[in-house]
Amino acid sequence: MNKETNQITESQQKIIDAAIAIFSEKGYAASSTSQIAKKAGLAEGTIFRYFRTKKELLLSIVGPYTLKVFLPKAISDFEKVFMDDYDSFEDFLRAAFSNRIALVKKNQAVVKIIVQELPFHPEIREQIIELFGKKILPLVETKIVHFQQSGEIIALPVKTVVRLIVTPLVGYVISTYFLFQNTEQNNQEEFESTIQFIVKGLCP
Amino acid sequence: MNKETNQITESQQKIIDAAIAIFSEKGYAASSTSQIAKKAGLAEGTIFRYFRTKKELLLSIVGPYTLKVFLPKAISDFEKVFMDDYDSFEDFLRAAFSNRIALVKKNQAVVKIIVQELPFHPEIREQIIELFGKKILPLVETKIVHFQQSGEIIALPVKTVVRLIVTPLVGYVISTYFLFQNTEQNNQEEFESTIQFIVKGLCP
DNA sequence: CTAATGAGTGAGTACTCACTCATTTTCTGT
DNA sequence: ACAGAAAATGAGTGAGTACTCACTCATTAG
Repeated sequence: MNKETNQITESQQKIIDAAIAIFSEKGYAASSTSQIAKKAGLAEGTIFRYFRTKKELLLSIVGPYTLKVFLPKAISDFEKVFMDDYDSFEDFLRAAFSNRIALVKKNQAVVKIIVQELPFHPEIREQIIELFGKKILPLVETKIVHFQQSGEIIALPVKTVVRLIVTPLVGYVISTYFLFQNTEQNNQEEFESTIQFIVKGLCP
Repeated sequence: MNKETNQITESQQKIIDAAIAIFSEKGYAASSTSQIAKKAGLAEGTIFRYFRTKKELLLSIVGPYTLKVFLPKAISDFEKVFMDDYDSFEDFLRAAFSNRIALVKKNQAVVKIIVQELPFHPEIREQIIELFGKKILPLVETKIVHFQQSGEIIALPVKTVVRLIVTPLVGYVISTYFLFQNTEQNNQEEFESTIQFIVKGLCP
């Protein structure tokens, strides 16, 4: 049918979708390949035609798949935000995170898998560290130093500043999208409060 | 030997210690009872003399054991902190969290298990929600309202304020005790920065 | 119309799992 | 020293695991 079969097939996609659903619900170790096959509407053997092991299936979800397809799209948006010169730290913060949060929301299940399996799989940890350390942090670092020099934010170590920025936002995402489901308007207010909190907290 | 055998026996303690080590390292689902028995230096059957199922063993670690022995000791300290009238929000915050963090540090493995298994076991989730909702939140709530009325912190919804206080501190704990091992002095500085950040962030 | 292909199958394999229970070892009171 | 109780044992069990492979059969190519 389609000649460009070096890309993903329909069955592969079915397997990945089923695996995402089951891994995120039960966790990798408690999920069985028979359950995944059943959910995908395929035979168990078909899984192993495309993924040599169960672990390879996991890594194809949180590895290449996520970090080279889902995230680069995010990073390119991200870089745009970093190119623009925002007049205030507050505007920059809002711009940088509002669409990033939408992205997490859209990929809740995959994000949940990554967070859940992070402690048990060094490969995943390395990939995340690689990504953040080499792609995200340098970008963020220059921006933070810039705002520190302009006197808008406090002169703490960059890592500390990053932590203080990221943790309240992660807390916001967890509480709004994973713990409770609030109204969209309420979420917007919470997001605003969080941004204000960070800006004030980082005042010199 | 000891007559008060309605309490915990030596073998039970060995099993629990071994289970804590293995659950926290590999996760509950990926841990086997044979590994736990081996680590405890006991036969596999002995586990099932004291714990009817593997799950009961898990719940005895994160359930009754933690929430009725380890935490109440923490709560009684906590209540003392809440009785005293601190002159400033900042002093209160420092007093309330500095020893709480020491507690987490001392029970790293158990805390890790709780966090890891939270998404998969409704029983654990309920117990945590019960504990926070009925024991911790009410205490914190009155304190926060007090500081809001004295005009020291911003008049946001109490839940929001709690989230903004807790998330940077959780981030501090994760980054210092679970991700990187820094020097003790460095940790102290990071803790101070975090406290300052919260206090400034919650200014009206 | 026939031959070749390869995605898809599902019973089968070796193995691990949580859990049981008949047996042995250790402890205790007299 | 000894009987009876309690604790500990570890081989055994059936269910379930990840993974394999000989085979089917619709689709395509010659």
